[in-house]
Amino acid sequence: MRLVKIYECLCDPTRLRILNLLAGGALCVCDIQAVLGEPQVKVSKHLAYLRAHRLVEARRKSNWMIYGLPSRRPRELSANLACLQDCAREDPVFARDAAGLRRLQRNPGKGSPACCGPRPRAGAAGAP
Amino acid sequence: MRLVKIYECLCDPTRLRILNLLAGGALCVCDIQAVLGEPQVKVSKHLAYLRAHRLVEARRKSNWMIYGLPSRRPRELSANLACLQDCAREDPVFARDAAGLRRLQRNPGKGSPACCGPRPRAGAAGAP
DNA sequence: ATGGTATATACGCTTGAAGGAATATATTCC
DNA sequence: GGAATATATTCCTTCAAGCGTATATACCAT
Repeated sequence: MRLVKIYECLCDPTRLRILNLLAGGALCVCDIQAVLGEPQVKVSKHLAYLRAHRLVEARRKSNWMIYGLPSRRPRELSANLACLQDCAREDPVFARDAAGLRRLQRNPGKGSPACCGPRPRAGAAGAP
Repeated sequence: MRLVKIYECLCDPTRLRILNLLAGGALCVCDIQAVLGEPQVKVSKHLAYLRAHRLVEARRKSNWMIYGLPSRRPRELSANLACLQDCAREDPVFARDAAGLRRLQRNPGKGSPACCGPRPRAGAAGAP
């Protein structure tokens, strides 16, 4: 039952928070770490866990690792991610994370180093 | 995060199978046990777990305990149960369980004793 | 009260997950 | 090559989950 594996991935708060962040677009580890406020090893291990179970994909960008939701997802995963998104809207923790991410992306180099460079994301704001 | 508790309940195959069965209507323990083919103590403990986390409700009917999905469910639970239903359609295990339940309900008294009496369920078949 | 059926709980065991500290690897810049 | 940064991995400890055996509880029938 692949479903069980998905739920095993989802039954940890840190992993849920990570997935919630990634739903908005791929991120480097340092950004995730900065938003979550969790120690590096913890974030890294949860990312490895999610990756091993194919809930996220990773690519390297020079010195940084960029994690994102997989481009092609099996139905079960899509359904559950959508469900998570839906539920996340009501939870203050997720809302706070999303706000933290927005703040971080508006003024980079604050908590995180000037990593990930100019991100190819929607919204052309931000001085080069 | 209540969500995590829900996912913790969902990340066990036996519990998923139980929830999938209960999605079709409330059932007594012996029926669940018969369909799953799992030992009594295992079924009982998983039911207790689900009950403790409010994913199922239980009422006694003379000698039997009838378990069912809660009548009033928070949004998060509804969403996830719907998602589970959706995903379950593709999984052979769930399909086999559903078929086993139908078979059991058509000729009662086979594996299970004549428990639960005439069930007030949709479909007026069955001699009283 | 007694026995039988249905279900729950207690106990002991084993296993795996999560966390932290320390260390290793990869990449860039000099 | 060496330092610095970003990320991953290893080792260890702790804790909870899941399982089975045995036992307890609740209800019914006699």
